[in-house]
Amino acid sequence: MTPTSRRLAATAHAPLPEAALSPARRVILETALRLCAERGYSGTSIRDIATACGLQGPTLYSHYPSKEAVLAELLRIGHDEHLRYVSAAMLDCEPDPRAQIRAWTNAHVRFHTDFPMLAVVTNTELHMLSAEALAPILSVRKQAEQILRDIIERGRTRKLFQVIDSWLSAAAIGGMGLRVAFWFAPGGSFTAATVADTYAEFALRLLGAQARASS
Amino acid sequence: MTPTSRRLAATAHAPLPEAALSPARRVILETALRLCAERGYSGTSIRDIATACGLQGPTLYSHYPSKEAVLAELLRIGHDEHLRYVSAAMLDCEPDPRAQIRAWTNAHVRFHTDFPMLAVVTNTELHMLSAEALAPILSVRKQAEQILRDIIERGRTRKLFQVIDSWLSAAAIGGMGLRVAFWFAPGGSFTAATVADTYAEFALRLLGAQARASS
DNA sequence: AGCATAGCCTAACATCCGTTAGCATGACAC
DNA sequence: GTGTCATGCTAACGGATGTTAGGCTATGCT
Repeated sequence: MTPTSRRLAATAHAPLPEAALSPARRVILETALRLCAERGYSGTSIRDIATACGLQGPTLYSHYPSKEAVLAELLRIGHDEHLRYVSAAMLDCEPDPRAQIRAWTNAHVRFHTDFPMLAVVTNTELHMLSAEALAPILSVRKQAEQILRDIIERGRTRKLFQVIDSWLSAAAIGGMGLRVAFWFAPGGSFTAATVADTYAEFALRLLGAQARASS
Repeated sequence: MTPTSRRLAATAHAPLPEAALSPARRVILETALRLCAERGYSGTSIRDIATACGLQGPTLYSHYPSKEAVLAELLRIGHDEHLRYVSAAMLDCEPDPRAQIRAWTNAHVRFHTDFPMLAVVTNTELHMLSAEALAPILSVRKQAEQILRDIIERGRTRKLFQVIDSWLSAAAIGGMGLRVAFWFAPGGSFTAATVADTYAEFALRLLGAQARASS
């Protein structure tokens, strides 16, 4: 009855990015993240999370008002960090759309290799949130997507890319990066840098980039 | 508390492929599929499935021995159908690796557009199965992956592709197709054929295919 | 007519769920 | 020393969970 297989290859390593969190909340979030990544949100009970923290079940309610609030904060941190990765990559990048595609994809993939658990939960349990909790998170998600689409459009109008379809290209680049979180494990066959660089090259090829931008 | 958003864009349309199933089992499986696609396996109870079929909860046990057995049959059908799509595409395809990549990717994507619910559940709830139920399903999954990797290797050795990395290429092609099931909806901006053909072209570009195979 | 069988039902079990209420403890400010 | 507050605890609530047991009814074969 208990699932015996794991949903991710990665084990716990820096499961959460640095964020302004009380120590107690950080422990709770990291524990909830680990359990939800393995069993899913519905399959993880408040008592599971608490006892894995060395607490009694109801004690968790002195830190979070509800189970949903725990998930909401996890997903918020995940999306914020993803947007931070992507935005930071844009900031120290030449204005060449080819370099920007490389930077965006590299940051996107690096987020999924650096925080595989967070990425898996973020993309698997989003629909468990109520509409009010979901809205601000979806807005963050759309910002990161919009950056990618803007780059593609700039590259297309400058005839640097031979784009088949902007929307489908963005979906494909995003989707292939997303999946990395499920199989990547540090210490495995590939380093995070290798995966990120390779996927960045995939993205350029997929867009029909004419020549390599500065490596 | 109840999730308000949907995990897929698609609504029910031919949720299950034709398979040798008693009518009662078919109704149960299709209902379970629809509910699990929206709420997840853990979030769907045996009584939810039964009452949505017009039955009482325990009645379902005269058709399936356990809740896990329902999920296991769904995932088996999903993986079988995916492999059937891919295998059939290989059969009426020229031996040119470029045409084969096109055919494989087209079939892969078409599976995800034709059965989005099945694809989502298949890829989201796999880890809920016990090891015994999981093993035969994983073996089917690996067969489809192996076909893709074999094509890539053949194209590489014949210098038709400029492959950066075989394994990562296969992971990227598979991953971008996987994600289609989450956003595709019939009647939306794209037809299934357009998405499948575009992704097939993406796959060829990603592999560095030298020239277009027969379209 | 008699009987098997398939399909459905209700009742019930033990356990788990998210959550609330109310109390104990220990650190720290005045 | 006394009050305050954060942080933990146990007990308990109403309801949902997967599953089992046992019985009813209608169809169809002999």
